[in-house]
This record gives sequence, C-alpha cells and structure tokens, in this order.
Amino acid sequence: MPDHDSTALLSRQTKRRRVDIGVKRTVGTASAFFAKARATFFSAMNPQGSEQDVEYSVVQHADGEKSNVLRKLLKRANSYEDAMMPFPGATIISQLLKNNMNKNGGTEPSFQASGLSSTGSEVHQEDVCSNSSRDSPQECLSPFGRPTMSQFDVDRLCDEHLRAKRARVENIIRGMSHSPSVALRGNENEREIAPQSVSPRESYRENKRKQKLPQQQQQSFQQLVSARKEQKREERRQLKQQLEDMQKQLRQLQEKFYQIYDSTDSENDEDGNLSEDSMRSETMDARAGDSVGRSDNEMCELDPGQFIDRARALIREQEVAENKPKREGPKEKEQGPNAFHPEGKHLAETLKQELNTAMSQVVDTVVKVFSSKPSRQLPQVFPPLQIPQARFAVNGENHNFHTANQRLQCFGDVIIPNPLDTFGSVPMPGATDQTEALPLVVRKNSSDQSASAPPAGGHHASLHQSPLSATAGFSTSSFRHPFPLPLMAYPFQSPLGAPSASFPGKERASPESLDLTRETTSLRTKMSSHHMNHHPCSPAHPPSAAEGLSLSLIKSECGDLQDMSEISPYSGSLSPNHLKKAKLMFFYTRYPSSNMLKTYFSDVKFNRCITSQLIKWFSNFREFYYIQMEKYARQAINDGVTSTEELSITRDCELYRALNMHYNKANDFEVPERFLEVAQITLREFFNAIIAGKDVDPSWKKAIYKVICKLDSEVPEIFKSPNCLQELLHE
DNA sequence: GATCAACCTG
DNA sequence: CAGGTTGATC
Repeated sequence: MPDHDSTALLSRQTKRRRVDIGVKRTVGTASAFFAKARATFFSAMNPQGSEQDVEYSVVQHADGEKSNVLRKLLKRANSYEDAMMPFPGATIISQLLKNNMNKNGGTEPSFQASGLSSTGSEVHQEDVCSNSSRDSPQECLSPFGRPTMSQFDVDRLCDEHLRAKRARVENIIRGMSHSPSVALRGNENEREIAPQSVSPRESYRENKRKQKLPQQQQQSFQQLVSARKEQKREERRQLKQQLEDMQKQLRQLQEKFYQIYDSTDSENDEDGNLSEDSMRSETMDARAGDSVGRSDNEMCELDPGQFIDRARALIREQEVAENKPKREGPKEKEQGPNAFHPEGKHLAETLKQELNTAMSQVVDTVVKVFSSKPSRQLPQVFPPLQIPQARFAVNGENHNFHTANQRLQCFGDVIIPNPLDTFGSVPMPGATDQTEALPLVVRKNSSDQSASAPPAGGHHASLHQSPLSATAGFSTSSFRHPFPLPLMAYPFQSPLGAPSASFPGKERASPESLDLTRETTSLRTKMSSHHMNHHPCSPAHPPSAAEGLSLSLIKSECGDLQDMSEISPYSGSLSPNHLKKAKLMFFYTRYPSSNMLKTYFSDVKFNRCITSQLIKWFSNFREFYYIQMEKYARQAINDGVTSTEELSITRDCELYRALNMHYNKANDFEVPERFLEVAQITLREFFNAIIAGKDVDPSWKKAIYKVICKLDSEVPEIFKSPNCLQELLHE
C-alpha cells in the first residue's frame, strides 16, 4: 500500500501537473486587466530591463541640470573666494571649478572615449556609482593652477552680466558632460595603475559608505565618473572636509548676516519670497547643530537647495558686511553701501530669481523624467480623503491608512522637516509658499522616525529604512517638492504633525490591529524585497537612493498611472477584512467570476491589481481546498476506507476543522451546510479518482475541478455589504 | 498570441 | 498568500 499520507509524495505526484478544468473564464474587463497587468508586472519586475534604463536616463537628464546648479553655486563661492578667505573650503572648490573650465576650454582629457561599458560587473558598477559624485570633481582637480584661473574667473565675473555668465556655465557643463564616457573608459586604466594604497576591502567599505549618498546626486556625476577614484580617495576625503568647513563658515556668516539683516528684513517681506527665504535660512540654522556633527556621508548629502541657501546667505552676508560691490554681476557693482535699499532688494530678487530658476529647472527636469514612470505613485500619496463610514470600512480602511501613513511617513521624514524639532517656533509655510523647494532636512536618525511614526509592532524597520526616507539627497530637488503641499494641507490624522498623540502605540482601538500589522508587514516585505531585486548593488545599504526610485517602481508595478490613484490607500484597496470576507465567501463559491467579485466587494475600487489579487486569493483558497481534499482522500484510503459511503464530512471531522481553520479561523462564522456537502462531494471525487488510479494521469484532477466548479452556490446578499463582516460575525 | 487557472516556490 | 511559471484553451 502506498503511503497516501505523505505530503511529500503528494506534492511529488502533483508536481508539474497542470490542469485546465475549462472553468468559465472571467470575461470582459477582467481579461484585459490581466493582460496589461501582467505586462506591467513583467516590465516592472525586470531588473535588467527598461526600468533601469529609465532610471539611468533620469540620472542623465538630471545630471546636467543639477551639476549646473551645483557648479554655478560653487563658482559663485569661488568668485567670492578672496572675500571669504580664510576659507579652507574654497580652495578645492575653486580648483574644481577652474579645472572644469580648463577642461571646457579645450583641454580634453587624454582618456580614450568609448561609451559606457556594459561589461561592468556589479562591483564595478557599484564602484562607478559610488564614486561618481566625488570622483568627478577629483577628476577635475588639478594640483596646480589655482591663482591664475581664479583671477581670470573673478575678472570675468566682474565684467559680465548674469546672462553671459549663465551661458558660460552652461558651456562648462556641456563640456563636462562629455567627459564621463571618457572617464568611464579611463576608469579601467586607472584602476590598474591605481596606487595600492587602498585595499579592496577598504575600497568596498568606502563604497558602502558612499552608497548613502543620494543617488541622484551620486549619479548626477556619473557621467563625470573618472578613473582615479582609488588614488584620489584621500583627496576626496580632504575635499569633503573642506566642504564641511566651508559649510560651517557659510552658516556662521549666514547667522552673522541675519543678525544684521533682521533690521531690514521686514521691508523685504513684501514680496513674500524673501520671507520664505528667511524661514529657510532659519531652518538651516536649526539644522546647523546636527550638521556640524554629521559624518562625511551626511555632509555629502548636501543638496543643491542647501547650497543655494547657503550661497544666497553668503552673498547677502558679503554684501552687507563688506559693503562693497561684489562680483555677482553688474547689479551688485552698482549697489551702494546700503545693500538693502531698493537696489539691494532688486539684487536680492534677481539672485533669487536666478537661483529659483535653476532650482526649478532641476526640479522640473527630474520630476518630469521621473514622472514618466516611477512617479506614478505621486497621485497615490495624496488622493482625496475618503472617510470610512462604517466600522467595517473603518477597519478596512484603517489598514490602508496605516500603510499609507507609513508611506507618507517615508516621504515625510524626508520632505517635511518635523515642525517641532526643525522649525522650532517658526510656522510652517503655507502650501502656496512652497513654490520653491522646502529646506530639505535630512532626518535620518531612527529616533526621529520612531517619534513621528506610528509604531505598530516594531517591524517598521524596513519601511522606515525604506528608500525615500533615507535618501534625502535624491528627494532633494526632485521629490520633496510635490509632496509636502498636499501632505501638509491635509488636516487628517497624519502622524506627521502629532505623532505620538494620534497613535498611542496601538493604532486606534481597532480590533483588527493585529491583522493590520500583519498585512502591513507583508506589504513591507514585498517592498523591501523588490528593492533588493531592483537594486542588487545596494542591498547592504538600505538607504540608497536607488531604492527610492524603486519604491516608485514597486507601486507602479500595480498598474499604470491612472490606476495608481485607484489603488490609493484611501480609495479602497484590499484590506485584511476583505481577505476575511473572501474566505467566508469561499464557503459559497469556489470559482467566483470577476464580475461577481466586483459586486461583492463594492467598497473596493477595482483595478487590475485589485482584481487579480482577489482572483489570486480564491485561487489560493482552491489550492488549499483541493490539497486538503486529496490529502484526506488518500488518508482515508490508507485508513482502509473502501467506499465513498463511508466518507462524510461533519462539523467535527478533521477535514472540516482544517478547512474551517483556514477560511474561518476565528470560527465566528457559521459555515453553510452546503459547503459541507460540496466538500464531501469533493472528497469523494478525489477518493474515487485515486481508488480508480486516475491519479497517474497528470491531469487527473481536471475532472474533479470540473465537477466542483459547478457546485458554487449563491453567495448571500449580505456579503454585498461592505459591513457584512460586522453583520455576519456579530449577529 | 492572449488569457486563464493550475502549479510551484518562498 | 503572492510572485512566477506552465500548459491548456480561446
């Protein structure tokens, strides 16, 4: 007698036996859903596919703009070098810029240009990736030639108008943007001649550390990536140090300036722009504290916005403090001792305009490119609020709300500086104030997050480490802007503002909290696993900007842009209660059509993702059901049962308990008698088939499925109600 | 070729 | 339970 009990055997026997029972196919819209959904899934899942290309292209596009801004600012700082001395940070920066200019001026690198090598191993890519941001500057860094170019630059800055300047800088950048491929190629060579000073291990660590760099910024230099990353590593560290010092100096100067500036501040507030400025600067001051203690990595996350802020403050500072014309342009030259008289104001506006324009360009470009794919999720973040009416709905939505808020929190951590600890008493700007990027506060430490996040169990780590929350740099110019407005505009129970108050430990008093937690855990698992898949090069560094992108991809995998709003957390997606309901419905129907599902899950806004998920649920239910049936049929045979007459399913039989445990775990639903009948029929079908030896046929179950699919009974009307669980379970 | 459900895996 | 694969069917 064969061992019919063996599940191993069972699984072996059923292995790769595919059965299409010819059950009515779900027709209509659902069919289309699946096709597209599948296509979307595939494309979204393909880590080697176009997605990366997209990401890459994002970087590429962003590159020019961003480096443009950076360089502009850096150059500005450079132009003030004389005034700023002693200013350690200026030296390398200026050299950097000068060399860029030189390069642009025709001194093309001697590397052989040869497109982007696709032969790069993972490690190689990571190297390139992680070193790009500071390698490229290094690349341009020349050990000599500091004064001449500086003077030259200064003179030109003195003489030319803003427009001319801009054109020149653009030229420079354009010139630089040609070097990367060059650099990439050179990279290979340089690796070999690289000094042995850096061990592979150290190199790896270094890379790891640098992975924390916002990838946008990181990759924004990717085109400039050069070979000498290893041999220049030491220099890079110095550069970082100098940058840090420079930033400190900037802050100090800025503070000084604002002390002076306070008296004249009000007069400039009329345009509203400047007040925003002040606010931002104060924010920076608030940040100054932790900035000082920042690690290299964090310092490197300084984004263009911060540069702008600081550069702006620096300019003002100098204007006021030195009372003499600066080289920012002709207008500055004209300005007299009273820096903030009309002319000064004009100047300020001009500067702001320029800066804003630059920033806007960066933001627009990145957002534009990004929104072509990953940013599909954007609408999801702030869909219209849907207030659940009934308790079921509340519970149902609660989960969504929960997860949504976690997502929001992700963004919130990055986008919205906690008003309490960042802005102090400074009021948050209204949404309309944010035509320009908010000061990006990189709040990464976990304490902040836990403080503002609803702790629903302690397994939030993955989500909070999740992409955007940790990738300040990435979100700097491209992400932060779109989100905060609506987020802050919502007066709802957002944990952003009042964290612990709104969510005292166990989020609300929902009886489904546990389920919710489980569900969100599952969600998070999914998300994180996808991050890994999409960015195999950065699993060890959770907070990588690549994952930030990935977050979007994950969400976008559920459908197209228009669908994203549909599966919005607030507009009715599948909750644990929906799952519970589906399980109970399984007692009536094993093969529900998609139309039926739509009817019975009327509170769910259907889209491809939802539909397929529901279908999948029932598919899984069936799977379990049939496995149990086969198992118990074989067990019965093993037990010596010879006639189906002996097989009956009662409410206290083992099979029933197993099924009930699966579909009605809480046992708070009275399983319909009909289900017992169907189960019994199924069991007997399996029994007979096995007895008859039909299970040698790979598709022997097909006949059984055919029988069972006809045994679906009407699902009670009550299941059509979104509140059915309540009504069913408590009546 | 598109679609679907069983099948498989984690 | 979900993602992915396979084979059958339309």
